[in-house]
Amino acid sequence: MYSIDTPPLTVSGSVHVGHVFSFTHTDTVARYRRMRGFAVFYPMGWDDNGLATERRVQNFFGVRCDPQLQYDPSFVPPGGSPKDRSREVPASRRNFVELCARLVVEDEAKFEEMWRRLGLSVDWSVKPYVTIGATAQRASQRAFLRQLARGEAYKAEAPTLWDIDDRTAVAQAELEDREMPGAYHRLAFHGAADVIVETTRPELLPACVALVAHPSDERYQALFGTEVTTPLFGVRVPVLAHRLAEPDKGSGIAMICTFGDTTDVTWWRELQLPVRAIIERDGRLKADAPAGTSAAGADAYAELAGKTVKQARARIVELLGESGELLGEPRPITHSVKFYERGSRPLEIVTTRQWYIRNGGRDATLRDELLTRGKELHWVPPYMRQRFESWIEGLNGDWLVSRQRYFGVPFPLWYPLDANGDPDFESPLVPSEDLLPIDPEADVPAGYAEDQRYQPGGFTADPDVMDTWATSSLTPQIACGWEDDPDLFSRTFPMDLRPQAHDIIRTWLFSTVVRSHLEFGCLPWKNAAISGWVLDPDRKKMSKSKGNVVTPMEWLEKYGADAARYWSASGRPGTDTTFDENQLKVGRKLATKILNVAKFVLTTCGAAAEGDDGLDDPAHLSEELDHSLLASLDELVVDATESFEDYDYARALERVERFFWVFCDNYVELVKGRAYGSAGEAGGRSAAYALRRALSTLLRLLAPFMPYVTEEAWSWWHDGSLHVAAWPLSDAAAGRPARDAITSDGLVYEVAATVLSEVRKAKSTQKRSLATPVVRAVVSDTPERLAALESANADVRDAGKIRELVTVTVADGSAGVVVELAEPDEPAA
RNA sequence: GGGCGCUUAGCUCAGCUGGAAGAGCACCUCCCUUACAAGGAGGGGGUCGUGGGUUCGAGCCCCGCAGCGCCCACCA
Repeated sequence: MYSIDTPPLTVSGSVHVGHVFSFTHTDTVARYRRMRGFAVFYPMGWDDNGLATERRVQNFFGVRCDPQLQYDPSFVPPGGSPKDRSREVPASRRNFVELCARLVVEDEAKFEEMWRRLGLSVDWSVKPYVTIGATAQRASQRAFLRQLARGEAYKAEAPTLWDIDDRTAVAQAELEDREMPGAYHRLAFHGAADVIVETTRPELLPACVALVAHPSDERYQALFGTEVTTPLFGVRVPVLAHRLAEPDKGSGIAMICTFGDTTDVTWWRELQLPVRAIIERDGRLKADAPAGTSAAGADAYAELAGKTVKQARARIVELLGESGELLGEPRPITHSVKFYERGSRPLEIVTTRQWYIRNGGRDATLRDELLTRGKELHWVPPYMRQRFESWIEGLNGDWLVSRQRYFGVPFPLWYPLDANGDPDFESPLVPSEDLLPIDPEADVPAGYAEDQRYQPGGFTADPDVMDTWATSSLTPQIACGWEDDPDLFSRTFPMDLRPQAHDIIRTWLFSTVVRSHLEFGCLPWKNAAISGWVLDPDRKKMSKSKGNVVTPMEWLEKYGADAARYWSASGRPGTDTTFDENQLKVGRKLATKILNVAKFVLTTCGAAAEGDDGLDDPAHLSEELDHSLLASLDELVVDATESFEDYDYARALERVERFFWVFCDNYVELVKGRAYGSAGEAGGRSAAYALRRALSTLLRLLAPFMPYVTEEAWSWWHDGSLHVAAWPLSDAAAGRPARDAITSDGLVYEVAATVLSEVRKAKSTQKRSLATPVVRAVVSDTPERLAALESANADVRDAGKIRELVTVTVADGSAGVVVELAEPDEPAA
């Protein structure tokens, strides 16, 4: 069994050329393993839950989810995306989820069509799993409940990175820094003397709870332990010392707000400061001024209440200007700001109650265990492990898995409501595993009745859904039938291969390792093959937003799937590859060549159309050139096999392709005449068998890359599929007898091809047809090479149309071929 | 700030444990030769980013530097 943890693609409308690229890499490995005799477990999945789908549904149907609404069975979405998002039609949660489910079915059908066309050797009779499906939900909920029971999952109220557009918490792994324009504003705080603070976020001034400077900063030594008053709002805040304050940044003293950034959170926690939050979950400032604001300050705050961050910033700058507490003009800078990776406005930090899963972010022991797992994993290419390690080493908290969204796996929990109707978050009501999956909004906890929902003394559902990675991190469990199919699970888990791109090492790869480590105490797979990205010719990552995406289907239609696969497989593991239409043309050329040479071998030298009988029997080979070709082919088999064992499909392809072209150009030309019978029956048989054996081997070596043309050619002389035929064995592995000295390597083949090449060169240089006869060719070379040439003398003369072949022994290094062509008017005969 | 990768022909890239610079594309020339004109045969073109070092010998090994890309951290 060889099992592959296929990436479940995010269903978001169209397949990207990058997907074709990386999925082809995996498919070449799958096909190789299958030919090696493995039962290849190669499931397909779709990642359809989560925010990506919700957004697509919003845009596609022109709706937005309003969980307050009642379900409307006759709801009809308007369709299309209104320019103004506020014109989106509200839909109940259930209606919204139904639309999501409807759209993903359509999208998944398109994806499957694409993968079939590309020739992915997935067993489509096994229904692809979907991350919103019952199996995935059951696995997600089971894994979560077990972690809850073991204390690895916990709920906490804490400052959280928050996306104000999607109105959900986001995890560290989903953050992205973006360079944004900003400005330093110099504010005057009032004490014995004014204290000048520089800030890029003046609108957070009403949320200021302290000033902080470095303990060793002499400028502020005297102020430590004293209080100052904030401008405009008249709030008294302490001046404190902390090592994280940097003397050379701004004026060296910072205002701590609840919360402007993650450093504020650290200061707030370590210095035990009060909360004075002003940002609501929709990104607007609260209606009321925070505690401690002076009467005059309350009037100023009223000017800001309800405004967005951007609006509030503009207004407070005006107010500070009027009060004289803004010193000088704001000084423009560029700085990096944290965004949700799919977001369009900067993240805020708000205090919310969320579920977390331990991932080593707050636990050195677990962190070390995960680093050890990373060392146990075989990485392809090896240096990708660095990304895994630097991610773990940079974790600053546990994994926030709850999302305030709708189209996802719900947390399978309820909370009892006390007499006042307030939930008791400390004593969640937990279902038994055999009831999973459950929807706490629809299902009722044991011991309660539906009419107790939301009632004092009754219960309420956990309103959140899991982050999509909380499900994706369980793809081995979901695909291998964890707890659902113990037999399959025991044979497929841990899996053999995780193929994926390098941009999701910190999310998918890491989180999958976390879940497997915590649940099973082992790695989820033995190997991780990391593919690169596809870059456009400007060396930028291809992406929709840049408008440079080529639809893969167009290329498949224009050049064929084999050509697209050829280009894909030329990208080495982990390496970003530039999209190059030329490579598709080259791939198509190779495909055509395969068909043509197969036609020649199988039909033109007709004798050989009865299958593989005797192909491994050297008794059929009477010519040393033919032995030599097969010796050379044997080296290729060894090389290609080793490359595949090392997951270096690109190297395997390169070697096989190179051999194939030389084979067509030289070997086929050399033996063509003999194959037609010019040297009698024995010589013809020898050529025919060597050609068939070489073709059989080459088709099998090329099968993982170009499944269509190789299968077509194979079908001309076999009944079964090439793709379940055996991968070629090397002579050593097959126990074939060693060849004698002169034919133990490719020397005869190499020397004969070299002489033929020199003859062609002479004809080409003299602008003569290749059919031109050679009156005399004089080959100067070492005795060893001349002996090799002599053994192929007839074939070389035949292929080069050489009347007289003369050899001259010379010292190593002064070899050469002198070619004397027939006169142009001399008849070819 | 820490780390990783890359830098070889005009372009895209191979060069495995060090042994006289390669492929394809593009360009130019020639060729309908009985597998292939949606083809074939040839040709020109590179001081292997840079400065040192090790070695009989370095594209490859060691040290430094530069450029490009990426990962992580920082975010007053």
